[in-house]
Amino acid sequence: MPELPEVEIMRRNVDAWGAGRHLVRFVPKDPKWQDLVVPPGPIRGTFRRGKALVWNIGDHSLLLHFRMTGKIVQWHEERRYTRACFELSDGMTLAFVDQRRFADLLVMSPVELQRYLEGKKWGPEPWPDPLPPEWWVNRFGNLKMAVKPALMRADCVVGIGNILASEICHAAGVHPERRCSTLTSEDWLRLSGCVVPLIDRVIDTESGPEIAYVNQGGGGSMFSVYGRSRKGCLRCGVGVVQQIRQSGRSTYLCPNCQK
DNA sequence: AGGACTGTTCCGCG
DNA sequence: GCGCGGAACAGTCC
Repeated sequence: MPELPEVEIMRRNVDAWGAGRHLVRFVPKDPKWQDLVVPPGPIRGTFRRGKALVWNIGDHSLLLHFRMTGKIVQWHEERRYTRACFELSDGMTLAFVDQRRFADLLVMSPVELQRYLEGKKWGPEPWPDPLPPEWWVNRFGNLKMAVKPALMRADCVVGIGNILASEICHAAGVHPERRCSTLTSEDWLRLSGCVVPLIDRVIDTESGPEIAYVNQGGGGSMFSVYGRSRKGCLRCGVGVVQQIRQSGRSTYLCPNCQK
């Protein structure tokens, strides 16, 4: 489910919930993680790399990747799809919830984690500091593939998933099927300029103790094109939002303002 | 019943 | 070797 903004929200939540506490006990709830050992220890903090959340506890680094349906929430009562629980001091318990059981939870030493992340060959972070227009031109300008699926390539830039990729093309007025190499420097200028404000807005709107799925109505209304098939374009007020398919994923666009 | 789904990796093809 | 598409992972929901 989560893209960069949602992972960042969960990072802030985990940071706040864990502050001043220590992990008392890790409790697997799913056979997938039955044998996973997370040693107890003082909670040291978090950072995010792309869509991955790193949680440092004691001498270990936990890497959480939520894939399609994972999320971490405060435990209040038993709920479906809980795959593991983190029991913290002072009666705080966090639940790792994941409907489709795609998510990853890895325990490593900080050195192993560093090696793991380097091995990923991921591109730079597009947020909070904007990547300059020239960077986008250099990284994408020679690719023959369509711009929307290109934006989702973690080896180019991290954190952008299927929703943000449609939203970015829309905000920049760029047709998602345009080949990267056909975009002008003005296109890249608009594109680079809309990324940080867009991510800021998603974080502001969605911040809270639990991130919500678009199709559950939570946060869904905040997007300008994603999921708005056959509705009027909120950008130009003229076009009707169209849904197409690109490399197996849904893309939404306004044929009037995205050329 | 069939298809879709906010991710990532791997495989095979040209 | 690269660029690209499709499959696979898994489980539900519409």
